[in-house]
Amino acid sequence: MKIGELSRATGTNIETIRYYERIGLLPAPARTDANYRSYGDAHRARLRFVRHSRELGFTIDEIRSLLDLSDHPERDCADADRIASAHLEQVEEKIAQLSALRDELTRIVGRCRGGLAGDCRVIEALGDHGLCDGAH
Amino acid sequence: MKIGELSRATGTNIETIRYYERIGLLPAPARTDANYRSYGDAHRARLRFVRHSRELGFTIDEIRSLLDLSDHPERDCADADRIASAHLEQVEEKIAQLSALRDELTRIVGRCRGGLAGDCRVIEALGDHGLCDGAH
DNA sequence: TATGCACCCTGTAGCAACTACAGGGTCAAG
DNA sequence: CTTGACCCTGTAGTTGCTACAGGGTGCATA
Repeated sequence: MKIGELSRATGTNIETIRYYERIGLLPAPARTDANYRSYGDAHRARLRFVRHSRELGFTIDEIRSLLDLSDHPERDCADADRIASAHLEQVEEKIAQLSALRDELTRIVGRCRGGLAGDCRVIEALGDHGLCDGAH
Repeated sequence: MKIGELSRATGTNIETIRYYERIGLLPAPARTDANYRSYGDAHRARLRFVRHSRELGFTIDEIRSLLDLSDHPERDCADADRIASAHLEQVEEKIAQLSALRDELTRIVGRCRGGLAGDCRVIEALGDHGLCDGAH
């Protein structure tokens, strides 16, 4: 299939597919006489793997390692588990950070009573960290 | 004060301070005879405002608008409230996304029983979106 | 007086993970 | 035979910094 079809089949931007090839995440496919890229089912599966991993927030480097494992079924899968667990931990940390942020923002937004910017509690709170509750 | 002192006083990297000046977020300060930047209290307050806003996740463009309001106390503070509320909404959305992600990752990681990569449920789950639960 | 060191300057390039052109070639339908 | 959809390469932009390279300044010490 041509790059446009692969794009539609996987919901991936064409430029992104070429980008993945350039950085070595996807293998360079065969070319037609007109120099068009020609993909097979293996390419599609690999791209789906990449996109799915990206949706789950894995970095390109993590995906490289995961793909490497996927290419070598005889290896120990502990590495995959380690990467995924570390990532899960990061996600949980990020959630905790954002939750603290949300609480702080809620507090700040709740103080606005309308009126002039000179008296605005939002502006005031942004300028003065001392008005904050949590730690950031 | 010199840039190093301002850096220490606000916990901001020196390069970041110069960067903010370059993009027009901080006004260019006076210079000493040796061409060193020379800051006053107003600069420090403004930089604290910027850093605090960044910590709360506001983008540079949002901060530009907030600073603009802060510079014009006679304006309506509804804009500030609108910016902060929109940002709060984004943060909440991001939390929801990450929570779904966390659930999915927990499910995936939980399936690993050790062994060979060829039988790894983590690798399998990454390749096959159909194994997923939520929507992403 | 020399020299070492901390500090300052400008300008440019790098990071992640794409995205968006510019400027061209290919191919099938009407 | 031309229109439009598709493809190609290569480069530059995005966000919010961070990291040099290559130089100047200012003060204390040997």
